[in-house]
Amino acid sequence: MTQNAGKDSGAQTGEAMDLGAMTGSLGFLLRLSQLKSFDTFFHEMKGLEIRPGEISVLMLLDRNPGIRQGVLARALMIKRAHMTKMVHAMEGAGLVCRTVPDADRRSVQLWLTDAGRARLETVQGPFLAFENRNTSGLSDADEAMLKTLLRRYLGLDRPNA
Amino acid sequence: MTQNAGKDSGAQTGEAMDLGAMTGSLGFLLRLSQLKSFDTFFHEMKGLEIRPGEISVLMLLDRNPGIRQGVLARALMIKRAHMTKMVHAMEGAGLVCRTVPDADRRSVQLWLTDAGRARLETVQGPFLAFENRNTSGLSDADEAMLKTLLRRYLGLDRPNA
DNA sequence: TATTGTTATACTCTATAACTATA
DNA sequence: TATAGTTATAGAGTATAACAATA
Repeated sequence: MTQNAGKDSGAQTGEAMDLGAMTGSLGFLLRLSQLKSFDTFFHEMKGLEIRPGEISVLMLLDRNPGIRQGVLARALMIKRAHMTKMVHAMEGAGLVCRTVPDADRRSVQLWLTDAGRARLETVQGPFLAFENRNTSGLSDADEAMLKTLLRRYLGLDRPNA
Repeated sequence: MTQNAGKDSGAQTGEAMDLGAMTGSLGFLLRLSQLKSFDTFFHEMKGLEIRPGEISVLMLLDRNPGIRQGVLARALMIKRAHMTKMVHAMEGAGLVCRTVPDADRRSVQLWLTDAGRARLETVQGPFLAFENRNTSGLSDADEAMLKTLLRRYLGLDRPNA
């Protein structure tokens, strides 16, 4: 429709915006925070051609060689169907290989290839440096507290995962 | 490839998983936390057929009648091109209307229609009730602290937005 | 019967660039 | 020249369900 407004009643044309009750919504705050952190990631890791998902898979497979595909999917909270595509893409890129264990021949175990480990080498240093740089704009104490609370929210506090 | 593994070297077939350095990554924690919070949202708001994005637009337009489309897009950290599609969809559903102000005829102002306000009425109560229910599993103090730190991270602390 | 991974489909979200109309 | 919004296109991500192999 896009009608033309002769009057200009109640309109605020500036940049300011009243977020109202949304500033009290944990989901809303997490959504915006995640978008901001990914923006920062892409800005700081620019040139390495790496995505957050790929780097976490590389680091997790390095730490957990032979992990089953479904366990990895659950840990990253992504669907099995999507994990299949992700893993196949990384296998196509020569970064991971897949084996079927005799113990349960339905499942698939994942391992880094030499190329996968080399890729991790290339990427892990800059990533950990970026993480240590504290690009959040928070004080060190606030950032540490924020991470602690997020781990607690996720149930990663205890020695489980 | 999917080779068969005769041996079973180093493999852990259980559920446990070592997240290693990823538990120190703010982006990783925010990503998982956001996924978890959306899962909770869909579980708690099931039956209302509402999505997080739609509810925030409804509430923001209610608070900021006549806001310009681009300002809303920036506040929600989504691209203008995507905002166009979102707004057109909501206009097609009769929830919002768009006007072109004389002051700047390039821009578009957004308003809730009566149907949009009715939709908000239907949805806002359950949503605010859900928000007040504290479904995070954190203590009230921890949840409040978490929200405070996220607002600080987003720069929503100060009386700006 | 239940589970693991796969395939197929569709829909949402995102990224990019070219385009228009206005400023 | 720059900006606001639009359009078109392509690529990720996601949800769902049906399926085969295995448990």
